[in-house]
Amino acid sequence: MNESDTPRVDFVRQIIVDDNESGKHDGRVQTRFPPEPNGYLHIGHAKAICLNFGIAKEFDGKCNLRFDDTNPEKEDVEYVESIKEDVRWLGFTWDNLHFASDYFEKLYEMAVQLIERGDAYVCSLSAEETREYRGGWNKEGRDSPDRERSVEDNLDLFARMRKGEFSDGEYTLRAKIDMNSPNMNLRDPAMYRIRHAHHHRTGDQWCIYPTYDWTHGQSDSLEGITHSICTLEFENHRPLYDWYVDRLQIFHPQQIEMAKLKLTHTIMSKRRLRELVEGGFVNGWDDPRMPTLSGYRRRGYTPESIRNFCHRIGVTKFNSQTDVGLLEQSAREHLNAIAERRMAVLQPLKVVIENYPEGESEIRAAINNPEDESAGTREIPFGREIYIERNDFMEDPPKKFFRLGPGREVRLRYAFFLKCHDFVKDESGEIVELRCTYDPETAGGKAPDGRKVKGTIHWVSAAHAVDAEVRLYDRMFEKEDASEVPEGEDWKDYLNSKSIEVLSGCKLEPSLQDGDSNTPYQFERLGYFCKDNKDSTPGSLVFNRTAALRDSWAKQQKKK
RNA sequence: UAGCCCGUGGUGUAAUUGGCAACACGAUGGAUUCUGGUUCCAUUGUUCUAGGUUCGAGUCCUAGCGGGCUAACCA
Repeated sequence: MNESDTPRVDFVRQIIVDDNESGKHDGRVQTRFPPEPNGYLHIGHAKAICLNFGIAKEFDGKCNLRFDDTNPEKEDVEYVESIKEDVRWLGFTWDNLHFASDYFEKLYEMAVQLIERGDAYVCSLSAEETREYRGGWNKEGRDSPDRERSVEDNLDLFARMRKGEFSDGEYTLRAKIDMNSPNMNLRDPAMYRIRHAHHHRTGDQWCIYPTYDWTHGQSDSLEGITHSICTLEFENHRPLYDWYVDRLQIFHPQQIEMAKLKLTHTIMSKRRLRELVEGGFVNGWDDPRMPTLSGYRRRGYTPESIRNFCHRIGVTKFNSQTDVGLLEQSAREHLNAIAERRMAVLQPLKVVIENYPEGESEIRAAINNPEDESAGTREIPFGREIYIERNDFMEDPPKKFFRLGPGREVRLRYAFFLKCHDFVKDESGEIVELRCTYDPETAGGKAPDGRKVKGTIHWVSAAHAVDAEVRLYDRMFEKEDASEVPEGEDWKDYLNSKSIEVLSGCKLEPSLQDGDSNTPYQFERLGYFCKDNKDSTPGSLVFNRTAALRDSWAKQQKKK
């Protein structure tokens, strides 16, 4: 299963197919992914990335990476670098790398053109006054007192704005469109604002900065973008972008709007994600609980699984909310196919095998991946003392419990049948040790006498185990729709307090000592794990749980 | 309140453009299994409502209802 298993013709691709048939751009297809470098990329961006780069690939076209860096006060090179890294990690290569800031000079010239045509003017209204003059949905707008300023004066003022003769906010350049348009974007929108701010790329070269609305369409046009895909909230902006390129008489890209991704138990707002980072609610942008690409990467998601997820959710104009479970399922599906199996005991309970000779050990062979024969086998040490999972033993087990209990027999994976005879409790009544015997005749996993066991459990040899810290993650928010919070409440109050659980003293089979953070493992019967790419060292291993295995036993228990 | 956009199983999406409503995921039941995983089989449906056009409507028209976006010198 992958992105190509079912060819998808969503409404965006349908438009392109139609355009190619009508010869609109002579079959040329040019897209772009245009992030603002003011935060890290999240899974919602992945949807846009897969769409834009995917379309370019499918239609033998090109896709640019363009940074829409028009707001120096919020942007930073740190974000530029992380965005590039994330796009590459997802598996895409851009044809051209652009920055809207590279077009500042060109944009300035275009603004002058509009002034000369009488389509733009310098306005002295303050931000507040501008809002006041704009009116509202049922309120007509009023013309700025500067609306009829002469072309000469506008030109002069605009030049002086650039020279730095004025202070922040003193003047703006505005498009002269229609102060009574029902579309607010057309009520003489701002094109330039004065900001004596340092830009991460142009430095102090400029003190006037073009607004996004003035920049975006022309940037697309300059790059020859044939299909400019964006999200639904820009629908109302399209008439403005069209107006600009038509007045300028330059190449006219077609904007297509689609719904952005919304996931259950997750937020996608960059502002809020930043708040979590800056407020210390999470451990950075790449915290494995974050819906950022760097977070998913650290957590162990593969690029393939994210691409496959993006393929599955499709593209429409309908505001929907996708179950985060679908993303987890995509991760499991890919990991199941590629991850080598290992045994790891997260909550160890010591087992002494009384009839196994003291001081001795042996090697058991285990299959690395039943889904992939070429992954081969490995050797695992076995001995008199082993660890098993605490919850694989019950002092007083119910009938449907297939694991260990007093007098019960189970199979140790890739080893022997094991029977429990007794257990030891400490003063507090907690079980600290099991006394068991094994049947050496069951080495192949089957008993010569034909007796059967209900369950197979995983284990790690106590003498050979390596210790590790294991971090379990759960959904970031308890609330299904985390972006919708009742009036007067803080969205952060809905954070899941159990979104991370840190287990220490976990016992792993020795082979887990090696390998890097890019190697995914399935810990048998538990889930998919990987080494933490920041905190794990050879002397102090740290593993992250990418996703738990489906657990029909746990599900059954929950129902009761 | 105005403009624009959108309503199809529990969820996400299809429906060759007016011709038997389908796919994936989940859920439920069963089979297989040295992972209570994987795999396999089965079950799960008033296309928001009401009219209209038509031999025939998820698709076209009208009205209603519901949802989203928009009144930053953010993007």
